[in-house]
Amino acid sequence: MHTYRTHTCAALRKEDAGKQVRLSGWIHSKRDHGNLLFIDLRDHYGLTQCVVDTSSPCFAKLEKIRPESVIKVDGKVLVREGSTVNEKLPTGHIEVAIEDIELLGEANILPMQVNGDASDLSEEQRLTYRFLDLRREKAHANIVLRSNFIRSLRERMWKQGFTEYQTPILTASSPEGARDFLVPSRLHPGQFYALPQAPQQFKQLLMVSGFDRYFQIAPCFRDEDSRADRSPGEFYQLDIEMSFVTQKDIFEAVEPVIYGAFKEFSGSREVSSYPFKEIPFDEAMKTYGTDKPDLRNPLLIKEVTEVFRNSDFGIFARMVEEGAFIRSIKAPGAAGKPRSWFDKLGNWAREEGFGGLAYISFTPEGTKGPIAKNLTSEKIEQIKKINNIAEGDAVFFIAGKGAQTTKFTGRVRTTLGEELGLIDSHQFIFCWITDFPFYEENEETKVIEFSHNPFSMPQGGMEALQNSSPLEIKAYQFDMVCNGIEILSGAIRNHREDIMYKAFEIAGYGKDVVEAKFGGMLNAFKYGAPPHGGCAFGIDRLVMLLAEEDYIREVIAFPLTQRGQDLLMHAPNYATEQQLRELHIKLRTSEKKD
RNA sequence: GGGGGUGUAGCUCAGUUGGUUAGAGCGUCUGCCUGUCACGCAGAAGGUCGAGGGUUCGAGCCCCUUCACUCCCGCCA
Repeated sequence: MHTYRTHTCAALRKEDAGKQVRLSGWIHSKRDHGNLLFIDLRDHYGLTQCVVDTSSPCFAKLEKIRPESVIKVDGKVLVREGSTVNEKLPTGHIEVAIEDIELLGEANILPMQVNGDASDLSEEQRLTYRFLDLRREKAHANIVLRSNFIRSLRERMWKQGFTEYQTPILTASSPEGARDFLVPSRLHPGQFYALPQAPQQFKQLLMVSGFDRYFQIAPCFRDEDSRADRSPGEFYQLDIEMSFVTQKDIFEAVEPVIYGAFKEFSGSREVSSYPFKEIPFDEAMKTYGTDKPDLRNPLLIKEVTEVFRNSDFGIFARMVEEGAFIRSIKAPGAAGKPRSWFDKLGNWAREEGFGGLAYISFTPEGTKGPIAKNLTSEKIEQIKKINNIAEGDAVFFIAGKGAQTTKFTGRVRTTLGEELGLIDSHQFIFCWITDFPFYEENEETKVIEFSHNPFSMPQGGMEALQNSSPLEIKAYQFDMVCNGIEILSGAIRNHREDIMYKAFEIAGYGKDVVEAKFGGMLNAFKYGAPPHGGCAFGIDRLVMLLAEEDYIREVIAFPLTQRGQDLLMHAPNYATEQQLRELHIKLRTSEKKD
């Protein structure tokens, strides 16, 4: 009977002592004592120490086999005694005495080390030899986590009554806003498919087709530049759509899924329970200075514009007269920080293009800081009260106008939270951001544009579009945020043809444009479309959060480089003359290879 | 499209003000070693300093061009 193994490399325990076993795996490490040779044999599941000495003919054979070669080992399980036990390994109480070995796959001299300290390998090296990189414990564990996490999401979606459907990969360009990947058509010269940026229109069409509670682990393609948390080209979404739902119904369907899945894989870390806090967009911008607030950070931004109006602190008083706002952030316990700490923060603010950071320290000797002496004690009391300040605290001020200042205030909040060690890395805190504005004004051109996607239903429907100022209209559009990272985006869709035309009209588009862009879906809306809505989680980012990785490549088995190349498979690559001919593509001579 | 960082041995890096023969750790190879578990000890091999050009008596180091990887802005839910 031929078999490669009786046990995996993580299976054997003390109770197996005396058994005749067969293991197969990679030689993780070799420790050659001259007349005694240990190897750690590794497979997907773990490590087992195997041992052989010069009394066996296997000794000489094994001595010649390089690390990371694949071998099959026959032997007997021995119990390790005393100091020979390795408590670090689950199999550390036994070892396998080698009686026979077979070389199954020889390894050349390695271009990169798999065992030992391999944490400082370059990206290029790791991606060129990704198959070696993925043998390393952390990389391997991340991919397994990803798989298990997706399984958990699927099971929880089924439990919530959802059904998984597939939608096309070869499709038409959709109006998501990103650049499409195009695939040339052989049968239709000059025409192209587009890879889906998201299954957006298809999932809405499924709802119009009478299905309900759709989900899909969906690949999405966007030809945009990458970031540390945004992979180039492709990524995966947990894509969801439901009929006859309100925004609240979607929240209630999705919260148990994400909470449960995080709870399952978060280990000792805490997960905030649902219902998650709902924060309207406007409030998020004021209180956190961002629409992606990290709620682990306890600091809150407080409006103090009125305190500085007509105050003796001339710079701020004048700015307020000119329409600026002043916002403050408490820095708990920061009064004891040295002057250099405050200077460092001030320099950072100046580097970022802001005038600096005004502050007041509340020390036992009284209030200190550049602006304290310019404020009456009455004003200082107001600031203390607004920010709930005690002795030993400090408070920072940010003054200015517009969205840029608001966003910078958010960054000051984050920086202070980090500087003061207020962010508990052992927590996952979720929240919803709701009521996004439907339109926004382009800062340069002053033109009214959709602020998110045009599929959303405006709050108030047709009536709001007809009677409200566009910039005041909110959308049934929402995000979910965890620890300062946007992990979901969703909306109640606009399923009414007439409201769609009106919404586009306000953004300056005629009927012809709407029909050209998504006539297919709009046509379907003419024959009985249910009210519907949905959302999509970014799966890669969720796994990043759980794996505590800063780079999205760490949770993708075969990621592209920052410039969108696959170093292993050499993609993209030149096509042959014949391929191009079949696709009716002519390259100029200068663009041909060679 | 723009800005920053990096590029030196197979890998990860050091290399002072421009000055003789460019170093270390790991890996590889050789020898020794029967209880290691990142085994240990001794020795050896291994370099177009990313590429091209320039300045200089002399360039890993300074200047220009270019390439690759990476981070950020733009872009992108």
